[in-house]
Amino acid sequence: MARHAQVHVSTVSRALSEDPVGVGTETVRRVRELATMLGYHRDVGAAALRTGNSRLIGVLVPRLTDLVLATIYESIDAAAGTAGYTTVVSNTLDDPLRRRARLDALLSRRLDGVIIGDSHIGDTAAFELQQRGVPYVLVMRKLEGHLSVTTDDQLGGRLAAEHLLSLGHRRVGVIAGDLLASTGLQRSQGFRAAFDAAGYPVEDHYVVNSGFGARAGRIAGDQLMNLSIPPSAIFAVDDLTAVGAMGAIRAAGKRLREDVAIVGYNDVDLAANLPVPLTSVRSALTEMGRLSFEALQRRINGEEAESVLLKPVLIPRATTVEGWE
Amino acid sequence: MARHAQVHVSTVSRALSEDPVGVGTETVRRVRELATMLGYHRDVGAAALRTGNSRLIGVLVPRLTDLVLATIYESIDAAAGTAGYTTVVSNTLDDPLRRRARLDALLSRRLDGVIIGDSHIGDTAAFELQQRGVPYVLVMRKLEGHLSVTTDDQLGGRLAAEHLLSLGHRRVGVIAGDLLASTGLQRSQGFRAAFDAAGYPVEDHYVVNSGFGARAGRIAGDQLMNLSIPPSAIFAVDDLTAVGAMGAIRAAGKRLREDVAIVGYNDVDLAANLPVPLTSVRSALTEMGRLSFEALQRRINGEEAESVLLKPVLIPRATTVEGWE
DNA sequence: TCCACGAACGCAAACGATTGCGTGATGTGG
DNA sequence: CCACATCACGCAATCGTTTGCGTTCGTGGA
Repeated sequence: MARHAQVHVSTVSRALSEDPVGVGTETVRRVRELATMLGYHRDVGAAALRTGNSRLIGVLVPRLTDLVLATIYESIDAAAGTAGYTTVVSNTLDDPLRRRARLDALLSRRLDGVIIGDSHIGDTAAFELQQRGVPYVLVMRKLEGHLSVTTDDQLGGRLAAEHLLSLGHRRVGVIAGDLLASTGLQRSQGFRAAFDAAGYPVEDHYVVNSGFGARAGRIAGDQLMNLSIPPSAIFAVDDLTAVGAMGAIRAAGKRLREDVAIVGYNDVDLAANLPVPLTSVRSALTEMGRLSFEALQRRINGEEAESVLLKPVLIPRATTVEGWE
Repeated sequence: MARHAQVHVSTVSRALSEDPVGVGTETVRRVRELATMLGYHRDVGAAALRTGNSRLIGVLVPRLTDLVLATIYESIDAAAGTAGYTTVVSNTLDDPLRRRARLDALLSRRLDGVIIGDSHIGDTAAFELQQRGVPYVLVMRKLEGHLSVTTDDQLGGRLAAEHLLSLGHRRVGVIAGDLLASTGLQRSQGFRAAFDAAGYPVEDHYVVNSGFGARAGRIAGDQLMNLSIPPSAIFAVDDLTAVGAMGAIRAAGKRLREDVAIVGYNDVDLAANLPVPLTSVRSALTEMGRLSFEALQRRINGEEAESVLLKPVLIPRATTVEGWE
């Protein structure tokens, strides 16, 4: 490349940099033209070696086939892309061993920062990054003492509870997801606290812990429907889980809403387009992704960043409200 | 690191390589122990600079929030991970400009190969990689003259058609997805060909082209339901699109299966766990992902690789078959 | 006793970029 | 006409590895 342009490689480097200082305008033009002609790209990896920053950030998620995390990752990637960063994503399957292995693999690429979307209670990934001095941000799930961008899951649970209470439901079930994820825990805590406060505490056997996803929801829903007195409404801490539970309600011969109402969480695109549109608590997923990247970027640049707690909103639809269209 | 171990850096390099030749067994042990103690990782990027292969592969997908592509990507990443490769994924949103930009960004990381999951008719990405000498494989969507791992979409369409024909359906609708994607095109072609052969050709206005996803399915479904004589069955080339169409059927006051049957495609996890389980044509998504990586790996190693065409299977469920459980 | 041989390890170049510093050319003011 | 500032560019070190080759040393056989 330097040979073709008849100049020194340092000149090429300067000419191709976004602020070409110390190179004649004519030379800059000539070099850049030649670069596009030859289809030449600067090797980001080699530059990373020299400058010390790879412009690469890692993202840890439980799994990408979970629509919620995929949505967040998409917005992280979009924000990162426009800022000139490349993202590398890793499925950890919420498995500590896998997480360690994947994090090691990532770290050996010298990334500039990490966004953790699969934080678990008792998980050490965040501490390890802190200790190694790698900038990081938690997203979706929070952990005490670490920078995070999340929605207020307690409030979200309370919104769902108040909605069901206002519709007259007194005996309700909760599908709480994974207890080790702060999301499931806090959503169900917020929900139960509101029912407690209203004087209708949710009994423990009306709360079932499952994983996330449709299949888990179906199983948990079956369990609730098989209680001697089934609940008149169900709060599922995840939309896909709610869809599975809808199947359980139907399989039990009950009618949706009329016999058993149901509220989901996250308001994924699918919720509004279901045959029976699903009432859901909307958490600003794409906004969370964007904000988490911005927070990480500030950390990378050595600036201060504060945790963000977004406000969820309940979107009522046909699974709880009559005549909704 | 070399200083700590009191040996030369070349010795460290050799000791840490998976086949340590030319280094004493005792030295190897000592160096490796020290490495774990110090939390030292070899810099993959620097090694890439020296050896010329980055152990990095790129994956192009339309979008990760599409469950189908997320599933494929997950299995690609799993296969790549065990082979010591890291994957970088890019959402192209089926937009040519974005695709170009993302591909350029990827290429400047000097990746060892690319898996293209968003190939479009008339798309130049594959040709460009071919010309630049970057190993690549198409997955999910095929393109004439390029190495690909796909399922037989024509056959899949035919399976859906034969299923509906055997149930007595004669006037059917098709939701064909994106016409520029080979999947949507070939599935609907296979479907229509089978109805043609049976003597019940599908009229053009019973075929609607939409995008993919639930929202697009809802809109397309509404369109079919508003025909003067609505179809007695619908074939949607994608499960999520089918879910949207189920909403349209319900909104039109019709009953699922009894008034309008529906068949989806891909058999994603959700299909079996829907309130009304969805009949779907199963394409081996995870297998496709794995095989595409293996094909790419062969190409990277300079071996020969042949295109793979997997066989789909129809899974009958409640949206077409009475009394299914 | 001497030489050949192999094992273990050090030396240095190379990968492709970035960047502080030095140098030559050009222009300008006194 | 000279001194000096300015601009454009080359030089060389550097990042962390890998790898061919050379060197040292110990051992065994003739």
